[in-house]
Amino acid sequence: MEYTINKLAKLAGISTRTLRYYDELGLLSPARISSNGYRIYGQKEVDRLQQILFYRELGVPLQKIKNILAAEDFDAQAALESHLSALLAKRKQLDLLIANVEKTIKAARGEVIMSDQEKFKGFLQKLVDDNERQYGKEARAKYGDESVDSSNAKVLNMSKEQYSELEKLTAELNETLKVAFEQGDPASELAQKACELHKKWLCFFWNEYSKEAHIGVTQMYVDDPRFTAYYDKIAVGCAAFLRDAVKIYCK
Amino acid sequence: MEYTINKLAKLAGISTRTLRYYDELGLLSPARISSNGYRIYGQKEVDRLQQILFYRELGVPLQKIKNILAAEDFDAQAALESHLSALLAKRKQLDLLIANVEKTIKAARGEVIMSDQEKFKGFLQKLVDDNERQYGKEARAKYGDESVDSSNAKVLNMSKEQYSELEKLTAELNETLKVAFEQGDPASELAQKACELHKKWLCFFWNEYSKEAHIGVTQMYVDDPRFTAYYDKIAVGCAAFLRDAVKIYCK
DNA sequence: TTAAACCATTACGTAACGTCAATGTCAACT
DNA sequence: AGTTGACATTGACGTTACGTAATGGTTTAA
Repeated sequence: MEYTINKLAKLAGISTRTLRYYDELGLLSPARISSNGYRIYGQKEVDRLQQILFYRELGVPLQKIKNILAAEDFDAQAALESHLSALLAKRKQLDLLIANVEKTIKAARGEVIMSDQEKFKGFLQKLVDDNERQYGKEARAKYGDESVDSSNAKVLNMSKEQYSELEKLTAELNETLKVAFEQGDPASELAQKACELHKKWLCFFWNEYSKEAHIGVTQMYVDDPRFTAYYDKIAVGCAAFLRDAVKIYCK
Repeated sequence: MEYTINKLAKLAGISTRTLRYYDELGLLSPARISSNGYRIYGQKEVDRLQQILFYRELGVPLQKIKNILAAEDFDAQAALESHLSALLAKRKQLDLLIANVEKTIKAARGEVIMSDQEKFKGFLQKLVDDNERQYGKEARAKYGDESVDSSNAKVLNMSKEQYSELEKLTAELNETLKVAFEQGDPASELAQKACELHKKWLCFFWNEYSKEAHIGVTQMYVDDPRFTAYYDKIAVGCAAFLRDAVKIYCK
């Protein structure tokens, strides 16, 4: 079957400008030019255009598509398989976003509470996306640590970057708190700095910070044995020390 | 919680450039500017950004997003519901595309044969409804993608207030048209008033009105059995009558 | 205190087309 | 035979939504 530019455009649901542009780029040249100068596309071009649109749908730049299709070791069959898995991944992400909207609706009704982090779940994040695609399975096999990290980050609904920032902050908080505790004065400058770090740390999980809540949560550290155990691992009595320091900090 | 530009960008998975650009457009201004000139974003801005990204995900131009959010009768709840249905539609389309790839793989193996038409299934941003898909496609081909797409977006984001006004207008249009039709003269004052009401009615869906488009759409009422049926329910021959009246109205 | 990390503005660059404008070609009516 | 209207061509400039310096002030960590 042969197609003029308009026929092909309508078939594929794109504009004639797009086809001329693809010709200009050398991405999709017509099979031949008829005597009157019209572009005539054939079967091969139809199939190539389909390939191009698959890639375009996945956000691959046209120049890159050109390179991919031009590569001598290009395997159409393998490409299709990879399209398939990419599209399935895209659907997964879309499901995330749908869940996000559903939850946002509930949150607006006051039925649930949403963290700021959650609010941006499901939007395509370029960095994560790129990393995943570039390294894929190989990186995962190589770096065991990172896979643990990213799974943690997933639980907390954070990006890897955010998670590592949290880890850094946690370490700093613990260190500061330890030294301040050894000095023994909840009003000391260092203890107050620990409070500030703790506030920052809390803000990773909270949308709205308030002094009352800050005091409340540190009191809970003392009352709830699970939290007490965590903070007392730094030093016995540390949970109570933090509570006292925060009381001063929030005064 | 307050965020600097970098914090918010990381939270939302976008670039700081994007946030500055949105500020420049007046689409998302910071809550305040700190003494050192830094942009500071608050809770309200976080939520607004989420809204913006929902729209952006659906391909709505930033200027349009701005208008939508600025509309005094903007209904956040209704907008979320419309996001949801739009995303579900997108997932349906994605499923189509996935089916396309799967079939293409089979076709490459020689297991099935694919028509050229089938090869481009799933790429178009078609309407969800099966019935509407066919007519939507026709309208697209005839009157351009933009007017159809934007009319959909407009319908989806209509507030209850707007909707009831539309209903009222529809009733008035139908009544006027009916009486004018019974009088039989497309040039009559009443028929011309019907045209004006019809124009008003169209402007509920169109961003830009033109005489050509007005004539075009009434011609479509005659050509398209679905629309003909609708207008002929008022009175047989009514679709053609409206077209004739509009031709005079736009002259 | 000195580097690193962030912030600002200004301004030019870009991808993937959209949108004229000017002109040529072709099939179909009148 | 002439006109109309749909469709084709090649420029060439416009647009959207940012990316990417360049240049310089500010805050934080070592």
